[in-house]
Amino acid sequence: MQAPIVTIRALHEHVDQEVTIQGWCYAKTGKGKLVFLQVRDGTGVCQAVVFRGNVAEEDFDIAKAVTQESSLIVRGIVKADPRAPGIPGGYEIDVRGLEALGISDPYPIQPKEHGVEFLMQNRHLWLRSSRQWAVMRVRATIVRSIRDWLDNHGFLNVDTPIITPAAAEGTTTLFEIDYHGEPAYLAQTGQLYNEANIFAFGKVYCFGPTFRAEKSKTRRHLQEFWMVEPEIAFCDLDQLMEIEEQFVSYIVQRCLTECAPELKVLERDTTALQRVIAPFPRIHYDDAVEMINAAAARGELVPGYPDPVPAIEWGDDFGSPHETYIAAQFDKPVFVHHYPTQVKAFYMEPEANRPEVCRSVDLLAPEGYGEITGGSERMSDASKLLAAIERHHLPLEPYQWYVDLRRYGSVVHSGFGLGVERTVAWICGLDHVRETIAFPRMLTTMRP
RNA sequence: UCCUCGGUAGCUCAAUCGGCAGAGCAUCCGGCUGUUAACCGGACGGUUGUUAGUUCGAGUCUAACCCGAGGAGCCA
Repeated sequence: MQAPIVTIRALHEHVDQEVTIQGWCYAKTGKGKLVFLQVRDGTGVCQAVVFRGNVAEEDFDIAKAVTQESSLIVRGIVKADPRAPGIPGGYEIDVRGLEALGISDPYPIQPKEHGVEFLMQNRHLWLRSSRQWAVMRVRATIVRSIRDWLDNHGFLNVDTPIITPAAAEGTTTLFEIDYHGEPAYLAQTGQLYNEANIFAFGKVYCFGPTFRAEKSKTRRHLQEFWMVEPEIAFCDLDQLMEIEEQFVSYIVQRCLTECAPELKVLERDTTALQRVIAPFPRIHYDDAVEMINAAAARGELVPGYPDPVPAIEWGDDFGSPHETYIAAQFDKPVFVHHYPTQVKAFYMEPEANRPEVCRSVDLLAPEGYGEITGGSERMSDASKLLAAIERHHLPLEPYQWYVDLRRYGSVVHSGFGLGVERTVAWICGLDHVRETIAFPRMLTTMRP
């Protein structure tokens, strides 16, 4: 085995050269003196053709003995052939030598349909399948794009604590832990700490896992998920929306250019993604309510569901059917801004001449993927913030430091959070977030 | 927490009115020089989620429970 070791992703650079591939047998089929091995190496999948006349007799015996998922070292000549299957495909290996490192036991996951329960129980093996491989590579690209855009636009990465002493937003259920005898909670947001950090660094972001012990069992929820939360000093609601649309457009466009083979494996309709370019449409909550109620009056169905759009009363938060309906009226992500103050968190800035709505904004992804960002202009006046804390019946002591931020050079500031898993599901065109993270933590399942 | 649906071979599924537990794939053996989830022949493979009940007889009917899926609420 002297030929240079190359990756399957780079095979096109080695046509007619002898190379070595290190990987695993993804699938096998044979026809007498021919054995076709689908070999995957983490960067892609290519076909290796073993012809009895081209290899030593013992190597041909190895090819016949190889089982699905056996680990292999394959040496051979790269051939360009447009019919060759694989990822990205188009090239195959005319094998000259073959070594099997570990013959796999019978492999439970076959290249065919399987049930969700079985696949989730075998998540540690399912990750090897091409669709899961593609999703995880797109996820990594999204994460890289997030960091690159923020790092290149003056944001400083300042991560926030995961162990926290109290709820940031009273409503959501938290995971409680024992902090040396004192109750503590796993963070569901880093936002309040972000607000401290902007006064030191101007523009910051935190990026890490967050935890929600909600009894939610839907295709959009995980108990542990990743969120990036940028926070910006001297930034109002309009400026926030401009940042969000630039940020999200960049992420989507970069996936299109860097993950073409992966999106092809996923059979994603990329024309829908190509339209995701700033600016995004913006609608006021008032107008969204009118759109929803007009649709409800017509008896219009929620796209993708057999049920009609339910009517909504001004002042109520949107349910999933409302979000899905609004998002479906646009072919780009759409901002819905100025939600009622009463349904949003205490720290959001009320509109100056209309305090029943606040300077908040959610970004709804098209194609039924729902809310992918939520953000707002934060309350910047100390006395107004104290009143809001009181109105929400929150204890003052844990928030004293948060109020302090408004006492020492307060500025208009805004921020948002973007859920990584929902973004991955949207860009990959998946129908469930459980496939967007290697080992999802769900309401009733945390193994493996 | 609530509503709906489901659980049969390693996997995907079938089994008529309550009447002998079946097929394809995987695995193993044999055959084939272009397969794309190959094909052909053979072999192996079962406490029908659990417990109790009805019945001459239960995969099938009843009850409770367990597990899974989808949805609602809540949320990113």
